[in-house]
Amino acid sequence: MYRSHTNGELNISNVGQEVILSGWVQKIRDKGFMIWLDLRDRYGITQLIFDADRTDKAIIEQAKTLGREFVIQVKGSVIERQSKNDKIATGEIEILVSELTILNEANLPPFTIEDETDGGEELRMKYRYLDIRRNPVKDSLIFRSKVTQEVRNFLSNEEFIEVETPYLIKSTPEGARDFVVPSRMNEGQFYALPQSPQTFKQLLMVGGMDKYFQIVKCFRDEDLRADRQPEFTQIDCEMAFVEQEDVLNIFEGLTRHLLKKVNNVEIGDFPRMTFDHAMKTYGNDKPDIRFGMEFGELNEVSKHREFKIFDEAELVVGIAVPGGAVYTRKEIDKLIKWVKRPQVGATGMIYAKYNEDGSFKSSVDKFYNQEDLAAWAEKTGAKPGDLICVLCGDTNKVRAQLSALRMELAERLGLRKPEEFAPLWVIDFPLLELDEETGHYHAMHHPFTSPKPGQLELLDTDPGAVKANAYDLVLNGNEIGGGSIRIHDKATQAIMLKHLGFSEEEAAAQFGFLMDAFEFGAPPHGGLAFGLDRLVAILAGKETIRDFIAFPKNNSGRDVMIDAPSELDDAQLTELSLKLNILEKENNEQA
RNA sequence: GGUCUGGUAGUUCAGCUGGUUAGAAUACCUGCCUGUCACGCAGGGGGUCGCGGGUUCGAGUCCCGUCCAGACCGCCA
Repeated sequence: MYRSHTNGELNISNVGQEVILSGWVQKIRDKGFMIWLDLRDRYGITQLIFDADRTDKAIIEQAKTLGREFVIQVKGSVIERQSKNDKIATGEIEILVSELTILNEANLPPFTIEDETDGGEELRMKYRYLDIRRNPVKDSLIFRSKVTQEVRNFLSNEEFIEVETPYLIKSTPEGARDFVVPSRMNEGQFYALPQSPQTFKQLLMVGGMDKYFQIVKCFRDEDLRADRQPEFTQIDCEMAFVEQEDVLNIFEGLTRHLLKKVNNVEIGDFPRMTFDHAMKTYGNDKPDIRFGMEFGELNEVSKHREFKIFDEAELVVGIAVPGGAVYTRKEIDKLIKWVKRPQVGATGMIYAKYNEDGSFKSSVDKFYNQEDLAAWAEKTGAKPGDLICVLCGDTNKVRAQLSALRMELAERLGLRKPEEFAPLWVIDFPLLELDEETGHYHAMHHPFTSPKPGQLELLDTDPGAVKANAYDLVLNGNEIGGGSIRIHDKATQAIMLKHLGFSEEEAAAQFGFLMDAFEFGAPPHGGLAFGLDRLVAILAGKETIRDFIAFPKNNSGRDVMIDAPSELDDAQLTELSLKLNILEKENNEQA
């Protein structure tokens, strides 16, 4: 037997008991006359004591050879401490050691295994197994486990069936880049790893599964971010015989269940906001509504005052920064510099201070009198003491820019409180999105999303105006889930694919299996998928998802611990009928 | 593909306008310490300043290139 108890459970009531404990050496405090040793495992820390008066001399000598992160087993008796520690659960007792076994020695760890580690990101990833011993990472993984447990509880209770779908599937040209896997048995052919189980879950609906879910890995070969990994986990769901309203209700219920069970937060009905309203009011399709600072469009009250920049702009729009009237010239200049960074891309920023005494002072006083500026305040909801920041330009661009400014200012003002939760549904997304580079429309959600009833005809005349039965669940400014009511008849699917630029042959080759299935009695269906990694991080009040993934990839998509990806040897390549042409590619680029 | 920031002791970092032998904290090692728990005290070891080139009497410091890491933009149906 390696242990009779864990290192987190013994307390004053166990005094007098003989126990066996195992764990890692966290810290040794050698006081000469006495040695204390913190023994750690997943459950906590228990203090061991080696005392010159009470402990065998040989065991003390043995204890002096121990180092950090050695794995040891001890036998001893639980005694009450003379000086207690109220910071830990086991702080009233300690173990007087009578037997010590070194189960495994350990090299000195390259960073400290403590809550506040001295290790940098790269080092922690290289020795991720040591990083996982630290409370913040360990607790994050436990937290994630609790969330998935509650997801299964809720969905099972709603009679969803968990079905696994394949990872080796077919590459499709739409959407994100696929990760591909060469097939040895089918020379020259490749599988793709799924970007999502989308078509399979629809086929499960045709198969009559009625309510399906899966906690499933998805893969996208795109550049990473702090909140984006090439392999990530979705809670993927689909239901048959449902309308949008049914889907929203079920998954609003799931989200509410998680907030209750995991965060002990009760949330009422989630607000619903159309895509158009979100863009107009927040410049963004995933608004953070924990705070106000809503957009005020100023075209009506800013044009035709001889101020050329505004007159020429498609949209003039501003926000009120609470308490911003006291900003110094220097601080405002810094803000202007911030919006002019290439990542934001504004050409400049106009501002107006709404002073406590009710007067206005703006950077464009030459063109706008106090009355004009009062109208700005009215449109942006500014109160005395606020600063009105105004951007102008092309509607889509300026909305994105002001949205970035709004989020940045809210962050600085501490308005994005991690312990507050403000979920909402964004609905009525456009079906298609114009790709400005190619001039072609592509599916905003995916090609299987159904247009709103009666809008199919609009596809020919004004494709950008067609709205979809598509919805996103947004939490604290993050898209945590998205879905749609799907197309379930072949004719509509064919029209969709045609408008996305597929020829009939291409459509048949890529999605023939799905359209065939639609001809064998496909029920109306729809669903949604949550991004689990991000959801878990947000519920835990954190920004970065990496701590909630046991073995994440770095910025360049590498696993620095196992050193992947890596090259294949020639034998493997030959077996796969592959030949690398990296050199040719380099030469082509030079030419 | 692009923008920005960084790379100096095991680790986290400082090192100014170029100028003696590159520092601090922490970790580590040795000794001391009769209740520690961020223990304390004394001492000690520890460096290819990412790599390559250039400027200079002299480069951690300036310039060019390159690699690596991080954040963001593009991208992510």
